[in-house]
Amino acid sequence: MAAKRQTKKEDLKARLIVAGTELIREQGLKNLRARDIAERAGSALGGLYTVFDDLDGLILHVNSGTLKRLETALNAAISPSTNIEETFLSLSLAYLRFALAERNLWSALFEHRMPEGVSVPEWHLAEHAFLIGLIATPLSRQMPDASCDEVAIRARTFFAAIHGVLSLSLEGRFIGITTEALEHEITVLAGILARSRS
Amino acid sequence: MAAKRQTKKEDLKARLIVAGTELIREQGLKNLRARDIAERAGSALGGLYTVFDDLDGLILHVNSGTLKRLETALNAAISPSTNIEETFLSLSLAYLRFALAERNLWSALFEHRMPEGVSVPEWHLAEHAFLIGLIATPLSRQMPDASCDEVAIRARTFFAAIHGVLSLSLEGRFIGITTEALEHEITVLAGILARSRS
DNA sequence: CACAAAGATGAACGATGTTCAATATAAAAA
DNA sequence: TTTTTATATTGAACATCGTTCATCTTTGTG
Repeated sequence: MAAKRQTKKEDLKARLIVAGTELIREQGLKNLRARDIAERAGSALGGLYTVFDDLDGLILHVNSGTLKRLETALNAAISPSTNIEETFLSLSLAYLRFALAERNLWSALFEHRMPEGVSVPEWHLAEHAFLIGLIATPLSRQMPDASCDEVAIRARTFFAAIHGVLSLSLEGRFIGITTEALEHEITVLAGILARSRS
Repeated sequence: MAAKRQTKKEDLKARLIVAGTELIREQGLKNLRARDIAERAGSALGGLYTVFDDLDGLILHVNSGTLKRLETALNAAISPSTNIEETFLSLSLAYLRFALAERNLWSALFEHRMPEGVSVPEWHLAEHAFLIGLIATPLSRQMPDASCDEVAIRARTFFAAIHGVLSLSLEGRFIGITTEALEHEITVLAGILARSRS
């Protein structure tokens, strides 16, 4: 039973991530406390630091899980053979629904900042790629003369546009609008982008 | 000389805001410390709390100043009689230049969150209105059948779209792109939005 | 069972935002 | 001017946070 220690450590890691996820979901990233996480995970305070370098490390893993669930949600929203406008609309509305349903976890994806000088690790940056891919696939049919990189950059731009609308709304800055109005604006913007010829 | 106390308090307030602005500019909102602000403003730590309720109050005033400078920069970028596409493009690029030149202060505008349950005060929400107005004016000519509210909401959507592209880039999340590519994407998106018919 | 190695623990540390009794200063009164 | 009162300024003290590490427990081995 030489693997027991390894197993226990992985159990602890999993429990810590679950606890962190629940706490962010319930109270938001800003109210996340190391002591609360440890308590909910049933470990001592120090246990957290035997698994992760610091709180940021745990938050990255929580965000990683959130991204995976977002990927599942978005993949379920599209059917491969429909046209671009339909696809953009479905993706945008699925993104809206996910953000509304998991507000705090979704916010944590973008609110979290690494400490001064430290940059987001490569493995976590790569996890965002599917978002670009989801948009790039239908978009490439609309940009037949563009290179792969150009399509990827444009896909990123389109995602950022939709994301910006959602983000600014849910942040509660500016004048708030109703969910119906937000859904309408997202629909309109998705249409504009899908029909656009740069 | 019954006004001397009032004057001194206003002096202190101004010095604190200047100190906060400089510190955010140099080190970012995340590294802002009450002790550093007080020291740079030449007051005791407690002095900060005789002027503002808490650090959030000071940050709101710093953001207020940043918004005023942004307003000046954007107003200088547009000439009233040019067409919509030209106006959107000028505004977008001026916004890009402002964000690049004042990265940390610009980030603070959107990174800052009020504590649990407290919402941004009305006077500060109202300060964002000019951004909507700047876009709504040319946009209303393109949406002749729409109500004022509808135009304002659409203006907000268009601003959010451009802002999202900038935001996602400067956050360093996703794959980073060069400043030239960013400028190009902003240009393309501004054109798409200006020519859009919903 | 005894012993070594690794893991878990939580008191302690330094840093932070905020408060408030004590002090210093300005305004008013004598 | 001198005294008295009201206000403003101060910074030590407090509560809370992330993080560390000496200590204790548990696990694996001969």
